[in-house]
Amino acid sequence: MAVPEEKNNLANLAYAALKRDITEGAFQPGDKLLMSGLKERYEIGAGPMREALSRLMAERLVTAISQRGFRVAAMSIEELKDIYFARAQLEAMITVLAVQRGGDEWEAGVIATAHTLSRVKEVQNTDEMLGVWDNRHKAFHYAIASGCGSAKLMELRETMLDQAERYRQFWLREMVFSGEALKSKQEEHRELIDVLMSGDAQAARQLMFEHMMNPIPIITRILEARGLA
Amino acid sequence: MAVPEEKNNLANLAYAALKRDITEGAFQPGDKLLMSGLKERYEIGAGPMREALSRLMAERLVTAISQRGFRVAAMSIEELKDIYFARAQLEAMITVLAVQRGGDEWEAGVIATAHTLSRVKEVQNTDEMLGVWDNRHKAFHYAIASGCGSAKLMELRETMLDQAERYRQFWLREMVFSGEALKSKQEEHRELIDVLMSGDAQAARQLMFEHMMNPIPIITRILEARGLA
DNA sequence: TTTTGTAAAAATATCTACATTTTGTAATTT
DNA sequence: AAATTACAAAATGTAGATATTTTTACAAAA
Repeated sequence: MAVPEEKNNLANLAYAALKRDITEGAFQPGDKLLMSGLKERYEIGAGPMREALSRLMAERLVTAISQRGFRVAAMSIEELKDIYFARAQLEAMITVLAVQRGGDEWEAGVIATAHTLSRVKEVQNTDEMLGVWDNRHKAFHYAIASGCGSAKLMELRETMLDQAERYRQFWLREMVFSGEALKSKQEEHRELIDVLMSGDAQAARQLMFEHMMNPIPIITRILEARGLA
Repeated sequence: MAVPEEKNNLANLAYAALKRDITEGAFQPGDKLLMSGLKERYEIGAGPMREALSRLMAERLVTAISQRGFRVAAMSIEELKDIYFARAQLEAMITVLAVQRGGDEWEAGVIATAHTLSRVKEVQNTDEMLGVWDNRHKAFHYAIASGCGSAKLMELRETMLDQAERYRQFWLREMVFSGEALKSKQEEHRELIDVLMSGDAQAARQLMFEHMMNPIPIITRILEARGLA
């Protein structure tokens, strides 16, 4: 899923840690990322730290202005809509390919990950369950997409997933806290599987697109409540 | 088209210079990028140089193994096919959106850039003409795609363009050296415009997909001749 | 008083030079 | 030949020097 040869060197570690801190909200959108603060937080020199920031810049999670340092990339409702739309289009396109090209083992993978997802225990320790559900949900969609047979398309998909991640976090909490919303998602997933197995690529395309667009209103509401208009 | 706030600092300059050197073939695929050599070539310290390399790594033009330095990303026929396929799918998808959403000024932009492209003077100074033709060709396709109305999709498109660039260079030379191939391309472009203006999104999709896939056999032949199988 | 301008000071970003760690190579031993 | 060791080359990291931007303090003008 991720790049494999990422061994340990300070720049890589800082990259991973900062990426997590940004997507999980430890740093807020627009926050200035002071070199001095980062050095202390990640116990690292300025050189490797800059490397990490450079990579996150290429991934659009961090912005930079020359001689004026780095910031956490801003979030906005406009960007939310654009990212989700682009992602939905991409995922729908990939889904068509997967239906057309996916063989028996693809089908098996989809069914298997769907099953695993459906078996996430109903609310106990909310935060832990949230993590488990999210991982399995991602695995399910990954299994579907992987049928497209294109490593580059899978990379593009990963790119968009990364960029959506901060917005997705909001949706995720909403989802898991509301048993009803979760039930509704599960229903969507069932329908999705039916269409995928039916082999009707265009129907699958349409349904996947809608599935991916659904979270937008929910997240918009949350962002508005937080004044991130 | 590119990121605007890229002012001058050594890392940015080295990034741009190395990127150009890689896409234009001054460094060959698989070449080891020795720190000492790079420092000398770009007159820069190791720190900023690593920053540039980090960013190119995120863009897949450079690969790295921890503690063992950097290399120019390899090229292969397999990757060529994957990149061109993914690009064609993406561009076809974007074209559908552009036809559906593009307004009068989009149409005007397409017509205008097509006209400019058609007026490139027939072979004189080959190398200069090559550059002019390429720029105008890119502008033409950019004009088409821009009708999709999604900044993120345009970004993904740019990503794929960057990754295809080294392969595209081969095709470009072949194209411009052969007046016949160039004529054929011009004919394709005319057809493309007709379909775009007709508003038939699905037909446009199909034609754009084929247009984007066409170079694959040509480039494959060149790569095979160079033993990059 | 408020605004505007200016210069010094502080904070910050950026770069280089050198130190450290790791890897690659080749000679030497088993 | 295989393993080991010693040495050279290269990558990585840190600390401090340099350059740039931001803030502050203060004064002049409105």
